[in-house]
Amino acid sequence: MLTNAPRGTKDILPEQATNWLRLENKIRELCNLYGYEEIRTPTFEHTELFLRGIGEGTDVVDKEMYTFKDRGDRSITLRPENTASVVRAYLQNKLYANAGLVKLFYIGSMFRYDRPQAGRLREFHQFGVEALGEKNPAVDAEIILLAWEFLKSLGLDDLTLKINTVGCPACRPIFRRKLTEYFTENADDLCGDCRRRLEKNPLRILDCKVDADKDFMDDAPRIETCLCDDCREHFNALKKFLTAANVEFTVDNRLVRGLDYYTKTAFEIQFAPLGAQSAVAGGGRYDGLIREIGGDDTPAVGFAAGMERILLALELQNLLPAQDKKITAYIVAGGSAAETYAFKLLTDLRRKNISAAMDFGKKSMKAQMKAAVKSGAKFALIVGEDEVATSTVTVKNLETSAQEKVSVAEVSEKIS
RNA sequence: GCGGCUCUGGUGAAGUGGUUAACACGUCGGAUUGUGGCUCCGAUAUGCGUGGGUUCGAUUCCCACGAGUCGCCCCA
Repeated sequence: MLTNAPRGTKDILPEQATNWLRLENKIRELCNLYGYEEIRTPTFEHTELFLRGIGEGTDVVDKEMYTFKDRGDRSITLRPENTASVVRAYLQNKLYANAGLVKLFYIGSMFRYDRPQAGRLREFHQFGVEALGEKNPAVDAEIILLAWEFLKSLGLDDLTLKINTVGCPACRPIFRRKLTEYFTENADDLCGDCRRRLEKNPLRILDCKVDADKDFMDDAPRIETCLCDDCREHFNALKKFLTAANVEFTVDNRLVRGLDYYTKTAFEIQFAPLGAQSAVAGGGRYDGLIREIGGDDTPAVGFAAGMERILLALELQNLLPAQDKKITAYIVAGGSAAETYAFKLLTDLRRKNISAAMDFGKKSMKAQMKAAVKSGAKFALIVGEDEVATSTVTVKNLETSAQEKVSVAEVSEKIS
């Protein structure tokens, strides 16, 4: 217990950490390329923000939030996602004041109390992108492109991009009503979950795997028939942009996002080999959220991508490079008489920006030589009584086995 | 939150109701004189996820809990 991390959390060990760093660097590089700037928001927020932002009735809010009272009796929640926080920060810091379109990205850990399985953790990491202040569908396309090109650039294949439109406050209610009517007629044939969804979220029924093959599904109302002109045009324009950018996508009118704030565009990128948790990135437009949180009516689009899942996918495809932790020099000290001498050498090398290491365990020289090899060092710098007496160092090239004795002053040149 | 499966050392694992829990890798040490990669020798779980129970006796049987994993749900 004491030596176990809490359920659904993971240590990122040095070996993995370099992969994370590489991934994070690529994210920053790419976001830069697209003109997005990094924002870092608090790990926790007032619970109210998520209640309003994500919406009560959603799974995330109803059963997955880490919520607690702080010592001042405030209700605090560990962020289950970052969009609401970004919007909050946008409003609080009046980021809308300077530019029409505010383009932000973030990297950070999120928390959801869910049952862990491969690709699903209670603390997990997302990076995401948000573009606030523009309703042009070109921005939707830019966001989707960013996500798509990013995953592609990592070397991932077998990716599928699904897009859909979920309407807006003007037309979604109509669609919703039609769905409710239609499925109520077929309620007897629905699975238990869907009968419950009938009231809460009839859109989700479309996405049900249990009922997917039932006959009445084919004739279920379709969102296309209900869209208002604005939404229809928006969706058509988006498709046009994506086609122009030469991105393959499929329209999946069963794609529904789980969070309340989405309007119009919804999309998801899947990497099938991951199994059950195959969604690697997902997002869409949320034109109503900013107003919901207390700002002016402001259109916005964004997405979030799961970093563990990306790393998992990369691992599955053997796209994670082997570790190379090479250092230049490993100092081998013969006897305690040489230790101080060796330590000084170690420090001097580092001050000259040469990576160096030595064994502090006072082992035999043989053992130290083994350690030198294991460290991946190119040179072993051997110092014993002779070297101390003559102010020299024996430099041994571990690849060629050639060795020579040089004065301390020359060591750094010899090995750089 | 629901269901299935799993849980032996640093790792991969074998194994049994009852004397020292295989084997391999790894790690550490050694093979005379200050030096590696090969070879050889030796060491390395008083312990079999945790806690109960059954039993003369359990790592092996039962139960609970925990963690992992797969699927559902949901999502990144």
